[in-house]
Parts: sequence; structure tokens; C-alpha cells
Amino acid sequence: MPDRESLDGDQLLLVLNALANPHRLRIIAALADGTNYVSQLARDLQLSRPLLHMHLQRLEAAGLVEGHIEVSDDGKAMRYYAVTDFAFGVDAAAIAEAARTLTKSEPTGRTKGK
Amino acid sequence: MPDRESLDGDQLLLVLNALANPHRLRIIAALADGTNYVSQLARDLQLSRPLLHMHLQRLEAAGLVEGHIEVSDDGKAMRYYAVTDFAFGVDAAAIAEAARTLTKSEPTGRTKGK
DNA sequence: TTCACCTGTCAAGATTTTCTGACAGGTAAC
DNA sequence: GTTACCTGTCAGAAAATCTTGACAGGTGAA
Repeated sequence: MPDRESLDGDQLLLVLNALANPHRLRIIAALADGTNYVSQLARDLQLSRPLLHMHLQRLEAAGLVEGHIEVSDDGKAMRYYAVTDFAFGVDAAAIAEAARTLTKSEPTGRTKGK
Repeated sequence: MPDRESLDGDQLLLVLNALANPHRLRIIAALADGTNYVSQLARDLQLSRPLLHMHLQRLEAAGLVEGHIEVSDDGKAMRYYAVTDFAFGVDAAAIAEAARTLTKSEPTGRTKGK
């Protein structure tokens, strides 16, 4: 397990958003038990496959899980996902630091872009 | 500063949801610089007062900030907010642990309630 | 071929969240 | 009185998120 990471504002926000959902917390918990492929994971968690797909992409975009194709013995291509070694601490000081590099919805010169 | 807290699933989710917003990160950052009252904070952050009010409530519900009424010299009642001493770590193991006590959107016996 | 799996995508509806403008009340100062 | 602050709330629009069902493709096995 790596040392505690230091994320910039946008990264932190991306991660927090990825974690702020019960399904996604369960997905991480399930993958922490061991790597798994999409369809099986969907059955385990009782989620529709398209829904799980979307949640996995959100988690992967935040760098919390990683997927890779693996060809099974009988030639089927399966996408296996595993959790990454992420670890970070959250307190007021860390947030104050991160907030300085936030590019979204700034008071001036907003990057919003409609 | 207190030791790293250990939150149950629902608490953790509440906190993560509270933090998963750029405005709210900025609010915490601003309050980390020093306590402040609502109207002034709204001007500093360039947010409408009703909007800030909503965000503050979300943060307070998660236990990240605390507000109290303070009567100024000239008799006006102002609501001052300050950050609390929260601190917690996030990694796959912590999430796996917390996920076990999640009550929302469970596979069976959902608590959804419409 | 048909079946049972796997993968991925899309459109569109349902639900939440975010945000604003308008309104209510209060005090002190001019 | 009016003005200038402070507080709080509400309804409703706007935007983002979540979720499902249907469709596309692929493989190997019976």
C-alpha cells in the first residue's frame, strides 16, 4: 500500500464524486475482495449491466479501479476489474489546500462553459 | 486535532456527498481561514444567499461545519459558521468496511421509501 | 443453427441536485 | 418614516445524475 496521495482540487473532486454513491462504494468493496468481471459483478451486486458499466467508468475515470481484458480458457473476452492502491486523508487543511487549485465554478473567469 | 474517525457506511456516504461539490469545498476552505457569518461568506464566495444556505446545511448535516447565533454589538443576530475538527482516511479497506453497514439501496429489503 | 454466455452502446425516462428570485421577519441608524 | 443590514423560507426552473430496456457485436458448445 502506497503512501497517502496528495491530489489537486479537480482530482480530489473527481474522486469524491466517484465515492459519493452507495452503489459505487459497494462495487469497490466487492472488488476489494478480489478481482471480478463485469457480468458476474452485476449479478453479485444485483445491478443491471449498463448501470454497473456506467458506475465502473466513473470509478475508473477517478483512478479508483482499473479494468483489463482477459481471454478465458474457452476464448471469451472478459473485462476484469480490480481496485487500485489509492489512499488519502481528508481534513479541513487538506481541503483548503486542494480548493486553491479548483478550476470549476470559480468566482471570476469561470470555466463553466455553459 | 482529533484522531482519524471511523464512520459507518451511511455516515461516510453523507460526508462524501457533502464534500463532492466545488462550492462546498470552497466553503470549507473559506471557513478554515476563520469563522464567518452567512451574508459575508456569500459575498466572499460570490454565491447567492439561499444557495449558500443550502450548502451550509448539507455540510452541517454531515458534521463538517457548525453554526451558532451570535449577537453583534449593535444587536443584530448573525449566524457564524466554523469548521469542525474532522479527519478521516480513505482507502479500499476502509470503504469495504464501511460498505458493510450501508442501509441504502440494498439488494434486498431496500430502505428507499419511494 | 440455436443456445448461453461474454462485451459494448444508445435513447429516453425518472429522480436528484443545483440555483435563482421573491417573499417573510428582525434590529439599528438616519 | 426609510434605509441598510441581518436572518430565514418557499416555489419552481435548470441542470446533472441515475436507471432501464433494447440493440449491436463476439465466442464456444450442443
